[in-house]
Amino acid sequence: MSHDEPVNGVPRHRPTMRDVAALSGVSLKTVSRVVNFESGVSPDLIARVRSAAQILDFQPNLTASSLRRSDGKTKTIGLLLENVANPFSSALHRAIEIVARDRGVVVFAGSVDEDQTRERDLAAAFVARRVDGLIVVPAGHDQSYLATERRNGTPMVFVDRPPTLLDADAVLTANQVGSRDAVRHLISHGHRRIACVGDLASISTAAERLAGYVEALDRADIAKDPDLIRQGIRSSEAAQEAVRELLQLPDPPTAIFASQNLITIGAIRALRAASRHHQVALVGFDDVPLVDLLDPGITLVLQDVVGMGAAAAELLFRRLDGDDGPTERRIFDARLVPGGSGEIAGPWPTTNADRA
Amino acid sequence: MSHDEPVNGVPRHRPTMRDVAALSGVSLKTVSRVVNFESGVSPDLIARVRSAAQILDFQPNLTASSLRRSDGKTKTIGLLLENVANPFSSALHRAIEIVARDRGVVVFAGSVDEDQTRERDLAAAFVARRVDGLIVVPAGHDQSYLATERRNGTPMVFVDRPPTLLDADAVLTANQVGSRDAVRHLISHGHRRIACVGDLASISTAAERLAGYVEALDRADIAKDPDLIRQGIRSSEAAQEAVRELLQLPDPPTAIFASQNLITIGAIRALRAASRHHQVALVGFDDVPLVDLLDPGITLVLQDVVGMGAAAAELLFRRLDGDDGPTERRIFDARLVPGGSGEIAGPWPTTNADRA
DNA sequence: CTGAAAGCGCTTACAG
DNA sequence: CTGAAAGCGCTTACAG
Repeated sequence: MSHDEPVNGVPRHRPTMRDVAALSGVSLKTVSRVVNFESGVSPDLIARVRSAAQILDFQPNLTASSLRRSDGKTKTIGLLLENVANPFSSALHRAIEIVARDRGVVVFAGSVDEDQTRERDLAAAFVARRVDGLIVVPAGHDQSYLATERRNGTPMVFVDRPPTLLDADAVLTANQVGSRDAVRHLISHGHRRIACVGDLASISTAAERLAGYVEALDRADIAKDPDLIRQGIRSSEAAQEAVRELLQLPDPPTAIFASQNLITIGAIRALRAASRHHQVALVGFDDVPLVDLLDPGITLVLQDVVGMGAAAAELLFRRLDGDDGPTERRIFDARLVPGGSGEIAGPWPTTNADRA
Repeated sequence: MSHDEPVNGVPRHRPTMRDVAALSGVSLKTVSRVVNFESGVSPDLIARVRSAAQILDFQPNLTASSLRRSDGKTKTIGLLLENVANPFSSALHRAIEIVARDRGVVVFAGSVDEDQTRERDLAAAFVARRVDGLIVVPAGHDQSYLATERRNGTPMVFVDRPPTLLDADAVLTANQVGSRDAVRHLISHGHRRIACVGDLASISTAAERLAGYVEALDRADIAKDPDLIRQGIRSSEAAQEAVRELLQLPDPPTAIFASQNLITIGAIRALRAASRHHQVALVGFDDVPLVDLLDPGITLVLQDVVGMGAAAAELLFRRLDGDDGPTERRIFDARLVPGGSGEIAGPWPTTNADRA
């Protein structure tokens, strides 16, 4: 008796529709009808098939069915994040999952780690498994490698950063406006020597936030001091060191704009180490957990991460439902939330409104 | 001319091996050999096939190949987390991803949200897509629904909480020992009225941590006061309220053991609201971000989340590689990291060592 | 209402 | 070294 020979009608491998058909004495097609809730099967046969399926604990093979099915859908999407473990990425993941779950769609997630090779490899791995769509926080500056896939009809939505050399939907934050508001807030509290500490200028969000900083200074007729602009900061440790150096300048800044959450954390540590956290103002872009428990609380510019994730998923599913209108770009506002650190007064005159 | 008719040899649908074969003038089987780097194909044919594949931008369909392939592997695993957005879950996800990536395996991740129906549904969704293995942080108290799948040969590893009514590998934290050490630490600093604030007793980790609290009190001959034991706390808000109430007792606790990170956060807020954060000692189980920036810093019992994730993934892949030894249970120590809040002295005599 | 045949995109098991 | 036939587990397109 071979390994696959049935024992008491129970096969010795994972049961298939063939096994259910054999046990219930109907054709394969009838089993398929019952499993897929197609109408027009007699109650008697439905009962026999269900009973056999239960006895065998039959679980339909979705990958086989989507291979043959005319729509070809796998009920699977792929999510390329910066790093699944960082709070921005995981909040995005969560928001997308909730929308996907309602549609019976399951999510592949992976980290790109700001590495364009990983981005390509991960996208290829998802495509090889025939995901129905992709949601991408891109790392590289060339998404043309996705052009064929897009022509093949796979919808894709970019989040946080727009695609480059590829026409596709995107859900973004108004980084420049948010940053301009943050710096204007500092100016209105009497600051003119304001430092800007940011990530690599090659990352579009970092570039836009720097532009917002510059715009606010320009509007207030404040000269830009290159000593106060520190870019290319890649970790909270690097940010801590950068702020330490800033504080030791002959004419140090009275306020700091930290253009990303890891940088904000480094800035907080540096200010505390120098015991300047009650003297030097700080506004950070992006959320940082538990800052309301710090003294002073930290003033932050918050992105609507959950809204962006939900919007990206809804846009993706709209495309999957057949919407082939022109490429969309949804921009979400970032909102300044005073916490204490951004309201520390500077040595220059303060203004009533943030509209300095 | 039909939609699928080739135009200049380029098909108007996603290219398949058939298309590559037609364009390069070889058989389907030869294309398969080249794509899979099988040996024994003449250099001439390899070149022709590669060239055709590139012209068409051919991307092999991994789901089709795994359907036919004798090992049936999809190079995909499923990860059931409590909530992809919480730091414990996402750190676990990250550690698992790193191991999986080295093996060309891609990860489905989903949130179970402490809901056993979601747990079953999500596991079924992964199984329907024929994942090679499952890593599960279970919510429910009956994993027998996975028994057939396990008999079908799908390896599965449980993390943080052991499986119930199912024999399977597990990677766990020594919750009781870690909690006992935490409470002993408080006792050694002069505390005897120590509150324990914890999650639902039905969650195994919460039950073990309560047991550790009880064990430490028993060993020190301290009577257990039911007023000081608050279980079933499900959010940081509930924890804040519970601690607020504890502080208003006629004979309030001088120290608090918070058995989970959300609870620790609630406890911090309640102590600050009552201005008792420099008087009442606090030790929390699980990591809480940025607590080193608080005043006082918070003493925590830390789990080795990254180690646990890596161990779970490695165990899973070992099983996938054919290891069918007996079920394993790996226990990771939790380690107490003093931060300040746990070293606030209580009114009773202090002891030299934690070995009170 | 039911089922036999063909085929989704690939690999297996052979034959030459 | 190369390829024609069969089949993975399903659905499609028919026929009865």
